[in-house]
Amino acid sequence: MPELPEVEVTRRGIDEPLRGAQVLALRLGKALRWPLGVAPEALVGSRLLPVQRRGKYLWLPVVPGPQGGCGGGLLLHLGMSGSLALQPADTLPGAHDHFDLVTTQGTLRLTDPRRFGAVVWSPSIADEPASRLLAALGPEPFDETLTPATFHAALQRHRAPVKAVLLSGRIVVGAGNIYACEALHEAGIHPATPCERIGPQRAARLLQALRETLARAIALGGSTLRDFRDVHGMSGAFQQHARVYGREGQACPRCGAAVRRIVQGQRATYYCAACQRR
DNA sequence: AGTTAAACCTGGTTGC
DNA sequence: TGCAACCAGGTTTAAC
Repeated sequence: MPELPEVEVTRRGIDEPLRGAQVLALRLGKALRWPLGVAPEALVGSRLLPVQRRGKYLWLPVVPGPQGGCGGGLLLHLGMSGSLALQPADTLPGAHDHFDLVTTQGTLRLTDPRRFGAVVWSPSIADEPASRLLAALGPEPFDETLTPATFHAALQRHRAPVKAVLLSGRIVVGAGNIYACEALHEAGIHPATPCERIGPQRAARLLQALRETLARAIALGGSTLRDFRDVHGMSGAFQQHARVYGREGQACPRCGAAVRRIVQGQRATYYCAACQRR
């Protein structure tokens, strides 16, 4: 599921309600991608600080509270099928609920059928294991120090297909399969174009297209193909506005040609062969 | 070093 | 109806 917009929608949904809450308990269900890395009891009494996002990760920092607990944070990833919800009451976990953070202001619950998601304790975002997981991430798409010029320079260092490099997050984080396809369509760039062959003009266009696509998706509450829900259980609406993703055979909204589906790096790519140029 | 395939896991959909 | 094959918002790991 969750690409940057879905993760950001989630962050915005949990930040306010949980701010200043004290941890009452941690509950673990079936194993996620990695072990938690801390004894759940160690966090009891800790207070939550504002929730941050880095790429598709959420960082929930905590500090020791009056009744104890420790300082550090939880690094969360929603994987392919994860979503977070705030449980008002103490409801029982379902079959796909694998992590509960019980607090004085409600229970934060991770639901993740496929269990590609992760919840990992780290003493800080700059220490292991968080630092290792975040080490290879490129800049945030809305970071002002990411300019058309630096973006173009980064593209020049790769010859792999631009779609694959966008997905890798090494040049800019946040785009997954949906938004990589959509941004490339918006920019008029063929997904198989080698990065090194993208000139400064088109690089600038791609960066702008990516930013606009992600911003629009956030405003629409993200995309829900199947699993994604915001913290109130609501679906996203972006998928209804997608121009190429999941629309094989349909008319390209810009030029009317049929949208094509190919496979790149084991992932489906949707694009318009008429108005996206190599 | 950069690029690509395999692996992780579950469930819904498609096709025979 | 049943069952196998295929598909899905991601990322790490190992292998060219």
